[in-house]
Amino acid sequence: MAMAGPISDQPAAVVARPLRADARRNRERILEAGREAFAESGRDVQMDEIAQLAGVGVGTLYRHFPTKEDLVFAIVREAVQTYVESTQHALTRADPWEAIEWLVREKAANMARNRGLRDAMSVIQFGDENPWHSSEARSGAEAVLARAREVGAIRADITVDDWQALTCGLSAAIASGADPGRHAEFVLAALQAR
Amino acid sequence: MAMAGPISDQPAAVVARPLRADARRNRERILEAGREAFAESGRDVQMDEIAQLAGVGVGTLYRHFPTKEDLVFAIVREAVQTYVESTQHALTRADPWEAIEWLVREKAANMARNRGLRDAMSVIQFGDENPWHSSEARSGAEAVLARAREVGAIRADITVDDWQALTCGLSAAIASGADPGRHAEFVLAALQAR
Amino acid sequence: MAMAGPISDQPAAVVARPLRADARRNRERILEAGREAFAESGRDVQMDEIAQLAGVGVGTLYRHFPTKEDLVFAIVREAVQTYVESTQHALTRADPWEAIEWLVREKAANMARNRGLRDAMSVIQFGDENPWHSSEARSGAEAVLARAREVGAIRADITVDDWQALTCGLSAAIASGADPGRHAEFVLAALQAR
Amino acid sequence: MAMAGPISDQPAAVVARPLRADARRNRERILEAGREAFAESGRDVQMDEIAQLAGVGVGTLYRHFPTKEDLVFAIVREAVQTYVESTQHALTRADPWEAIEWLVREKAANMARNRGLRDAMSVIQFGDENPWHSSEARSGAEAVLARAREVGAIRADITVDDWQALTCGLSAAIASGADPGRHAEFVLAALQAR
DNA sequence: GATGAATGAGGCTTCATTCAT
DNA sequence: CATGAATGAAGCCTCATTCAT
Repeated sequence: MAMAGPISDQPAAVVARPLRADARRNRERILEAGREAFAESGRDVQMDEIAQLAGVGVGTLYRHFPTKEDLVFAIVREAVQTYVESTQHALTRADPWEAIEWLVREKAANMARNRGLRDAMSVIQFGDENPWHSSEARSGAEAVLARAREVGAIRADITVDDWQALTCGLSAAIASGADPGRHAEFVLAALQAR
Repeated sequence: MAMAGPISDQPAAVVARPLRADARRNRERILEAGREAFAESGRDVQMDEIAQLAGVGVGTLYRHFPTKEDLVFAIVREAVQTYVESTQHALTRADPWEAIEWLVREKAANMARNRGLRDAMSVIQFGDENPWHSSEARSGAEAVLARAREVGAIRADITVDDWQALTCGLSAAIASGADPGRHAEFVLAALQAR
Repeated sequence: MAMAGPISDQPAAVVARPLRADARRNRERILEAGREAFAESGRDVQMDEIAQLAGVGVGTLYRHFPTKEDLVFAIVREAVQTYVESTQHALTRADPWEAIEWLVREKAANMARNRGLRDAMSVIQFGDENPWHSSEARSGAEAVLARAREVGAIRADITVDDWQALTCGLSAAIASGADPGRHAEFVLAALQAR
Repeated sequence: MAMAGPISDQPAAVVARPLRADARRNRERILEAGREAFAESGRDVQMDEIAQLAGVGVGTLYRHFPTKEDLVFAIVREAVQTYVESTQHALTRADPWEAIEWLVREKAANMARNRGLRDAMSVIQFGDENPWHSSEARSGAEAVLARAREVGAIRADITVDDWQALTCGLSAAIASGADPGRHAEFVLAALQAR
């Protein structure tokens, strides 16, 4: 999930001074390790295990993420971020339906790359902060859907909530072993106008 | 999830003498409490909490289910059982497509009644025993699909694995708040021949 | 450890009405089961296990022995009783040294028959009630020792405490697998005047 | 039971990096506390109690000894180690009988210092690993016995098993309150050629 | 800053004992 | 009276988090 963009995954409000090079690298390694750890060992990974996988001590892990929740949030936020960017990228497509196709497939591919994300998420309690429901994520999706709706490419009644639900199902299916490409087709079939 | 059918959830092989009336009732109350508890409090419910909800001591809980896993297994098995029965019931429908419609909606309704089931499942480690993948469950589904395939009601290439994946997505979506009926429609749309 | 004598193992003070025939038999079976259970399963036997071995419900077990300690006490008391009787029997021997020989061997044989007794004893906390140190047991031993001391058959300085210690060691060695007869010889060698 | 010798109680094969100074000290304190705790409170000591006695949290205790059994094993192993070393030391004595005398008294003294060891041992299940029966312990004893046998200092028929049995009895007697020195004499009397 | 040892609240489970059937 | 289901205090152990080195 190496992110190309300049977008920081620190909440913008906290204008943290840029981390020292090695600290930054540690942060990356921990996030990477976290992703792997959840994929490997499921929801029961311990912080120690993640630290070991990252090749750092627990102390270091905690310096970067004061709480297990914080770590998972960061992992999720990165995934969401990728998704939001994908959404924006989708809007650059000329054909509204193709935009949707691309986005669904992209999302499926991402979940496949990110096996363990669902497990990770099952560890934390989202209050109202679930980043998948952030306005940014929703408005992006809404834009994509709106365009497609206008040209009659998708069923007229599809809402953002529908989209989220389908996307959630997509993730679950893939996480439990389904073929990403194939399940993406199912989602598209469900969206498509008849 | 009390089911009318005569099917016992005791493996037939173990001809355990029928439980004393009160013991049987306790067993039911514990299962019921387990379901509720997972729905209410999520994957972190404690055995003590479940026991309290059931109005019995922990000891009693453990007499009936020697392990937390055993309890969850029993809860899942009940749900699977219900599902298998639904599958069989679906086969009594004359119209193959209606059978599928009914089955998907039934499954959705069940998941809605069973909110928390996914959370509960996330507590246990299935080896190769995941009851949703039991041959019974699969063969039932296969029968329903086969009929529908023959008459061209569903896409010709739909496999049982596809069915399981869609079903898994359905559960996840509903568990995370989606509208059962609506998401059932999506699944049907994905299955239906164009 | 079937006891021949008329001696009741109920404390004399409690003039319990003689138990009904079946109750008496149950009591015996429980004691027997207790002995076996400790021999088989060691100090961790559970009351349920003993009850099962005795072929009665736990409730019945508790009717006879209100406490696990009570059961173990009864088991120990029986063994002590046998021992006290042996002591008295030893006094009927004409030769004081032969009396000692016989008594040590008898004790060894009894411990061999009673494997598990030490384990059982390790379950309870003797206050000042350790029946092996009862005045009855001690005075019997003292009598046997005194006679032998007088004729110079044993070392002049052997006390009852020495005797108890040797006897304790004998039990431990046998319980841990030593040959009863052989270890009896060692004890005799230690006692014998040079 | 801190022994001067250079012999580590870590299996030599595992070249664990030497523990940090404080960790090492904690390990010692825990072992010490374990010994005391078993002596004080008998077989029912709780891990929490031992931890408290050692002045550490339970977590620390469990970091050093992942299981109650592990702790007891370590305690026993130390005692065995001491005993093995004593055996070797005994071999340096010129007089074979004096070697035996010294060894028996040493063992008695050690058991006296180690009251509670038997209780501790009664907590664990030895498979075939009972360290008192380790080949190291046996061969050491055999060497000491052989020398004494040759010069006719001990009975010709004394085997290592006899030695172990006598030693076991010695421990039991002392643990149950017998005078160490005195009981040592009994053992010696049993061994000595007449 | 990094490390990993220490901490201890909290979870699962056992088992002596009680009590409804 | 016998039975065995129910009870719940108490024990062992885990793991997120802190803190001395």
